[in-house]
Amino acid sequence: MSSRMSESEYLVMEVLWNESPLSSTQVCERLSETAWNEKTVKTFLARLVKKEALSYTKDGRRYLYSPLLQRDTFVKEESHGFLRKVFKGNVRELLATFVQNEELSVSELEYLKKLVKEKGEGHQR
Amino acid sequence: MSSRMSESEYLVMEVLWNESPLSSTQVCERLSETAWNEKTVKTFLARLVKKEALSYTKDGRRYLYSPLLQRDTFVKEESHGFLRKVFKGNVRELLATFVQNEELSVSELEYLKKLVKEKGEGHQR
DNA sequence: AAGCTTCGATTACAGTTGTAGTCTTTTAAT
DNA sequence: ATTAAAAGACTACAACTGTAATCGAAGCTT
Repeated sequence: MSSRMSESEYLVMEVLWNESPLSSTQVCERLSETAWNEKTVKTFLARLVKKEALSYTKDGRRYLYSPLLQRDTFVKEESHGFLRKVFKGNVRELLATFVQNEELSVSELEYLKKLVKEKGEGHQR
Repeated sequence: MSSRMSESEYLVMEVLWNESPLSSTQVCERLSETAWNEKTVKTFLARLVKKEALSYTKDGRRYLYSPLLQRDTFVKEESHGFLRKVFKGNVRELLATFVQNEELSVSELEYLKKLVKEKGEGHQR
């Protein structure tokens, strides 16, 4: 992505991360809950292409869109940016916030324990 | 906050979360690294007041600004929003992403273990 | 007291975002 | 062949953002 992605553009990306390539009409269908006009969706698609987050191929007289920016990449960058912005890069505080505010379930705690263990082993000896 | 806070506005809030009340001039000083013009900073202060993120009191012919929106509240809301947006509310995936991408140090892992334990005890029996 | 300086208030103006509408071209249908 | 429908291209326009400049009042200087 050259420039930043807006909230609405992100929703469009989500559709295409789930399923691609899709025509603009198909993207509209997947976004029916938003009640966006077809033209609106088209605008977002065009902006995403311009921002190099999407690519397209011609299929007859319409376009089929696919992500250029992968979800993994986006999530990683977003997460890192969030960490730096809100927690000044302090992972510890970030984790504490989520552990404390998001009511982790027992299974999530178990999972975290396992994660920590694996990571810890790799790191410590 | 009625409406959303922009990136720049957030930087201004950070200053006042660290130290308040401050006059606009003092806020400018704390923001010297940004090289923003004093007028620019004043604009952000005014917008933050309008958005009800800051309040002020008169001090002679100038204003002293203080946060109305507390950092804790903001961090909590931001974090929750981030979780929902990027991870669809799945804390487990969020934690995995941070544990895997952010190179946790041993001390951070220890801390997490402790957190999990405390949380776990409170939760499980 | 007259002017300079300093505040806050108001205004400016381009770029981004949300949310479409219109124009042009290509088909598909009659 | 003419026309209507449909796809993409281009245009629109207000709100929000980044980034100030100008205006008017109040106080400091000389």
